[in-house]
Amino acid sequence: MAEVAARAGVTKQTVSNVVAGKKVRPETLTKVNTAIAELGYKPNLVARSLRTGTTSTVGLFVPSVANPFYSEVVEEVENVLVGHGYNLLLATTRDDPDYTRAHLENLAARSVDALLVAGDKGVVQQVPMLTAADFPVALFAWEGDPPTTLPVVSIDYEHAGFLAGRHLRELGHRNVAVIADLPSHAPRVGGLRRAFAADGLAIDDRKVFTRTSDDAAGGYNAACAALDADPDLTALFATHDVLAVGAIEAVLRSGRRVPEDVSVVGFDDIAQVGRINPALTTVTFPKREMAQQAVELLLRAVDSGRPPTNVISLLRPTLTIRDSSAPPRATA
Amino acid sequence: MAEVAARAGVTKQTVSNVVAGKKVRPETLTKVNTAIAELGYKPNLVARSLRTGTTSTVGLFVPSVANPFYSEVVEEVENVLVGHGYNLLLATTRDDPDYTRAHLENLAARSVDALLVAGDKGVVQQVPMLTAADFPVALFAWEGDPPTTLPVVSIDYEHAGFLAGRHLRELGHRNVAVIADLPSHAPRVGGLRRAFAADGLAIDDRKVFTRTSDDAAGGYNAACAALDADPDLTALFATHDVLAVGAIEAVLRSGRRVPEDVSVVGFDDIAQVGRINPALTTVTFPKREMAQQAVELLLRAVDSGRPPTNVISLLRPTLTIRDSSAPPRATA
DNA sequence: CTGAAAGCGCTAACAT
DNA sequence: ATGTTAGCGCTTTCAG
Repeated sequence: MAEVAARAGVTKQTVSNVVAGKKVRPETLTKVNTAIAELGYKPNLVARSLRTGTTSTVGLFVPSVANPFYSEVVEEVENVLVGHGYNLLLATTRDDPDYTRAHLENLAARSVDALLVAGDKGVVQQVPMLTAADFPVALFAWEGDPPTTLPVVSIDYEHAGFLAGRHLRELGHRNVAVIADLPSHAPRVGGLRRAFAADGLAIDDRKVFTRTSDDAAGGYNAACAALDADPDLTALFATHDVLAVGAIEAVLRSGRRVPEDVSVVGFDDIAQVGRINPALTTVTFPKREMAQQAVELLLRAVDSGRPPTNVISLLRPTLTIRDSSAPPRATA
Repeated sequence: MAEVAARAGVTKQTVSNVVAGKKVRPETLTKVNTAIAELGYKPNLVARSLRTGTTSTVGLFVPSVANPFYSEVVEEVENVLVGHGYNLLLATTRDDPDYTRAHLENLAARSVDALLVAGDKGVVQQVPMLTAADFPVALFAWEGDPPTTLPVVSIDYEHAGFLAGRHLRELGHRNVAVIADLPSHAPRVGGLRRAFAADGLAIDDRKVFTRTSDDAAGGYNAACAALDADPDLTALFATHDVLAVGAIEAVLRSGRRVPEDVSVVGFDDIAQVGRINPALTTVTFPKREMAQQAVELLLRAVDSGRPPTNVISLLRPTLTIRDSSAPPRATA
């Protein structure tokens, strides 16, 4: 920068003004600009960050990118960020509190301008640290009890689970099992239970199977266990679509048909799931709009220099009925 | 830091040494550490970066995170990076050269320590700039002709396409159509053609259908077009699995069975694709190992301060045969 | 509108 | 093993 200044016959300050786009006399502007071009000068953003205390970088925490639900979120967050001239620093929590803590401290020291935390897994324990952070923080797709000190953009997971349950009830199912990522997805299961309870039907704890791993294999295994435990069940609810994919496979491999013998309902409406065979009935919610909303909330706080407005923004989930759910087969 | 130094009765330098874990007399160590704890001191990484010229951050370019292939890559890259104490700055190229260029300059100015570029889409035009970068750069899953100046970790895409073609030939298919993301996936198609050409069979350009969009819907539409154009075809090759998912749907909706009437072969072996119905036959390659290799190549270069060893590392693709491919139905 | 001086928080180099 | 000095590249005062 000093070189540019010397070459253009001005001071560093004037160069800085040019780069920042401030008012500069047209003739000095061209002088400086040619000097910049000739020297191939690129401003050093690190130095600027040190001086201004801002980094134009936003951190995003997700439990995992491999789950298509979160990859869509990541994509949308990046979209919005670049639209505002920000960069994305991505960190995975893997449901591991210690790991998350380390990452969190790292980000704080690196002074991201803001932080979006998606999914409470492994992060709940670190909430005090988040509250104490000296940059805006928002919570996204937060299923547990959110802390009252931080803004949240999420859905009513209990109600979403209820929608799935009501659908199954309306179809006439009485004997269902649940494949769940517990404890994090407890609200979804709770909602399902409430729908059944409304008709005086209880879903026993023994009908709730915790997935062994958080992928389709985990769903497959849990569904096998569920079918073994009760060969007469007529529906399966998986607390997220990846598990549901495995559950469908398990049902088909057992020689049963979906949905004629067993209905399967998922949760999240991830990308490919409407195009598999059979197309999955699942709980849908506007994740991309939610991501936009959350990022913009954060960015407004950054720009204004004030803490983010402390809202709980709950978008509405809906049920997308496709081919994997139908009335139960006639029973004796 | 000055405060800590004052409180501990030492200089900033000694504090710096403590933080860096250098040799310090035990008694000063404890003095400094208590001062750090009492004041809640956190080192400012931005300042350190300005001084040292390193950021402990690696940039990753991917065409899109929504495609499960790339989300797996992102996940693995992040895994390896954190293992080495690095952060991940993620950027999406969306196949848009201008957008990519802007992002690239941004990253350069922000001085990432290294850059991994996955997929050539929209990036090829920017290769000169990559070569000129003053930090290590490596190319990943690069399908086009890679520049000779940069290290590449990839597979032989032409050979991979050949594997798919040979499989179809061995099953006895003669009349196939291709659903392709062109022009980027041309080598895969070329390999398929070579396998058929070995038996004197040509795959006409009219049998190659370019996907309208890069998701399952695009595969669905292209497969419908292919079936309309030639209702007698017995196999479909999709140049990536997401398209293949749509293609299967199209075949099934047309009233045909997979694989009895039409075989479908994909490419990438993304996560859920082995568990859908029918399980997809596809070209597999060790993406995670490749990602590890690429990142470690980069990190070695960073640590040694020398440019990365300029290798072309081509891992071996294999064919994973599942349920979506079978011999063609008997023809008259 | 432009110039001069100061300093963001840290670490490299030397001196002690 | 610790203290001293200097400076990374930029922007924010404050003068001119």
